[in-house]
Amino acid sequence: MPKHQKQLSADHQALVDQGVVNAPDSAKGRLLQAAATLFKEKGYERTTVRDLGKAVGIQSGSLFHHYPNKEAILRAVMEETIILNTELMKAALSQNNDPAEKVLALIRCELESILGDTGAAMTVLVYEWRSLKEESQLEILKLRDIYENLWISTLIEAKESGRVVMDPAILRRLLTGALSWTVNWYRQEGNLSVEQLAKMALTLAIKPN
Amino acid sequence: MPKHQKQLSADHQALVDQGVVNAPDSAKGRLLQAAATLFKEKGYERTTVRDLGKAVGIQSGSLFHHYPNKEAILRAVMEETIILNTELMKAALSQNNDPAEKVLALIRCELESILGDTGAAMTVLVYEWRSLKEESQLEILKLRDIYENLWISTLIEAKESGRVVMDPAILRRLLTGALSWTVNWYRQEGNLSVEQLAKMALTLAIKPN
Amino acid sequence: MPKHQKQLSADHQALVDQGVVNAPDSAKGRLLQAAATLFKEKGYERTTVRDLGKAVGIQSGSLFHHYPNKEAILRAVMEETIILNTELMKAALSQNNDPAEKVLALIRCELESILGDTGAAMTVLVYEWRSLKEESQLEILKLRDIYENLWISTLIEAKESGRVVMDPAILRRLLTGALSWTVNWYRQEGNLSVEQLAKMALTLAIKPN
Amino acid sequence: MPKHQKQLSADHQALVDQGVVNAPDSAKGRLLQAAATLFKEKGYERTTVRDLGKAVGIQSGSLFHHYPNKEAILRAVMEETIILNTELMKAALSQNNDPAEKVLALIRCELESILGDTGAAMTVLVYEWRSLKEESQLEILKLRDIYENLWISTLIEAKESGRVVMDPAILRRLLTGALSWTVNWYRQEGNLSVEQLAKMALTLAIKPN
DNA sequence: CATGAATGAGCATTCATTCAT
DNA sequence: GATGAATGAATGCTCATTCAT
Repeated sequence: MPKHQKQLSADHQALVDQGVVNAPDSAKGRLLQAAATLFKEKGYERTTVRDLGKAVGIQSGSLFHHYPNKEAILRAVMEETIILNTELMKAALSQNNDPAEKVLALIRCELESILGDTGAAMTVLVYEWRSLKEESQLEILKLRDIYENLWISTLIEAKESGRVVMDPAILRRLLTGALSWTVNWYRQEGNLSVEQLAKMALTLAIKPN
Repeated sequence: MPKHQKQLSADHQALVDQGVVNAPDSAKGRLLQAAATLFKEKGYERTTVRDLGKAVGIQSGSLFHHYPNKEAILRAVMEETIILNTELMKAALSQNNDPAEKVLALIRCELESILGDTGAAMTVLVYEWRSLKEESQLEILKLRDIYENLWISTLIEAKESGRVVMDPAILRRLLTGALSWTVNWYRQEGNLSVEQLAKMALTLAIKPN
Repeated sequence: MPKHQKQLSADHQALVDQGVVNAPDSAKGRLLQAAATLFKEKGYERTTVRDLGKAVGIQSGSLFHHYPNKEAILRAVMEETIILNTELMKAALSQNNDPAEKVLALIRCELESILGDTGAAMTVLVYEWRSLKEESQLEILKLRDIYENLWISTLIEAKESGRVVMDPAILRRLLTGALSWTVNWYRQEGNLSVEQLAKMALTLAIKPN
Repeated sequence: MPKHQKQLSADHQALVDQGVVNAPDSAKGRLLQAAATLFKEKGYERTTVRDLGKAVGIQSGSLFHHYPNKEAILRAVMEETIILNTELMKAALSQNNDPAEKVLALIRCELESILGDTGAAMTVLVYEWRSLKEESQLEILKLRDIYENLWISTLIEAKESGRVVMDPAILRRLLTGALSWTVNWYRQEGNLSVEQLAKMALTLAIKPN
């Protein structure tokens, strides 16, 4: 049943090739994608392992050959997304030099991850945090720190260049909220492109030159 | 068992007296407060009716004398909060005339509701939306529309006065995210007051004069 | 609230006056009537004490001032009906001398009790027997024996007179079933009167002269 | 644990082979048999799913792998019985030609089903009707109509042959009551055989030749 | 690897009964 | 007598997880 599969970005494809993340069309990849979608739509607690099984065409008992328990699936959804997006952000930063351009690149990356293919997983990352057991939270927090450090160091750089006024830590937090909330209202089909939205978000943070 | 009870604001007390919302020290009021706290901390699904009963000192079966089912408790938590905060915002708007001051008043109100006593309920409103059945969602949406209209009309006024540049609808959404996200990081005990935070948030929206 | 109250038969009224059964318009009488109706319609188990209270306009807790528990209400419904119908049958027998006429009188009495005002209670007597605790069953069985003895002795008399062929005990049982089942199909409004039905039932038992 | 299993009749076995009804020694068949017995003895409402589980040696939760809810078990009990007895009646009719013999065959069939192995289920069919939700009742009524049509058409035939006097519809109803009531008094161990009882019941309906 | 029946702890909800007012 | 909030045991049902096949 060869569905039309959207082409992966070159950066994403490279990460698949290196084994950093699962290929979206592999068995595990499809499970994680389905899980992200269901967890976003119904919530982790209300999604049963039978739902998950049905979504990928196997019996619920067979899921446990791939992951030891339901929570591990949630954790894998989150891990893969952070890792993928961290790498995509690194690649984007390396292609820009101007501090304001770098901030815009990060905003664009984050919006694309929230509003694009990994959007469901990004939402799960925010909304299902409490469903992780503490041990898993700590593990994910490590990955999140790496991700956030890219942001903070970029904003510090922008502040030093005079383009940012607010305290970088607080600015990042206000931006995090503003961007992650877009999942609740932004619709791709409207007449506001992600690029336009990114530029509008940039004006929250950066003084016009 | 007379606990130390924080004094209600005059506006809040008036609403209690009018029967618009339950008194926080009434049986129903204490249940809703406990429910908001538990729903925030553990999530609606993971909070059992036994948890709720224990939190207010009654058996789980007795809860059903006050609310017909668990979902009705969630719904009441949400309804009360929106109604209360809508009224508090109305009162705050009526005390300010300058468009920028009005926007600041709304930001302050929203931050106080998110970071203060009704913070748990506000968080529940965002995070447990999916746990409401559709019928309840529609009911709450009506209340939310009234609340959001206060925001939108105030931002339109500010734009007309030249202090706001961005489209009001988009600005409101970016602000909604930025403000609601504060619950995840702002700590009262730190050295950033809510008033300071409100002013910083204002700079996202409003051009310096 | 003086509802139009159907006139009691003279025999029934006499029993009320003697205190043998509750007056149908007394507090207890109305409760038993409502209970019979609800127990018939929904079954004893599915009828809650709240249903009973609502039907007579009091709170459920107040029922327990009249009867010590729910089962006692069921038992009272049954007792009253058997006692009443036993007395009505005695009166009817005393007004007939011919053996066949006597059998017809009993059939008529039983049909009237099943299809008339006490029909709900008669149905309950059959369908809710298992809901009585054993002690109550034994008590009711005593009353039932008196009732059945009227039947058996009348049928024996009819057999001795040659009008009945079958063993009286078996005949009574077959008739019991045939008559009690009428509650499931006979409708007063149709074009078959109870009297006609009684005569048809008689032909099951009695040879034409 | 090979219990002594009564041999199925050839007709019954054929229906099992065709998949029309569950084999009495299959998992589902044993559950339905146990359910029928418990529902008859204690009533549907008073029978808990834990009772059902215990009766077939599984946990109550496991019942829900076979039937989606308790009511579906009740419904299956009823459906299987009607279907089985309809087929057995068809077979019996096809082996008799004389109208009176055909009526006797139906009476015999019905008595055997009431007093034999499916007796519990037949009782449940009568006594627990109200416990079915309306949708299920309609479904069962369709099956019941087929069953009753066999009776009515046979009685019409008998009336046309002059052996029956009463209106067939009314006669069927009186007979239904008389026969179904036998469950409350007939005991196999007594000195009245089912065949003798069937012949006595026939005399209610049919004039001696 | 996959199945699917079974587990068993846990859940929301019901309801007869009690009792302070 | 009547109220109605509270009790607490019991109920039908769910579901992640196990495991023999």
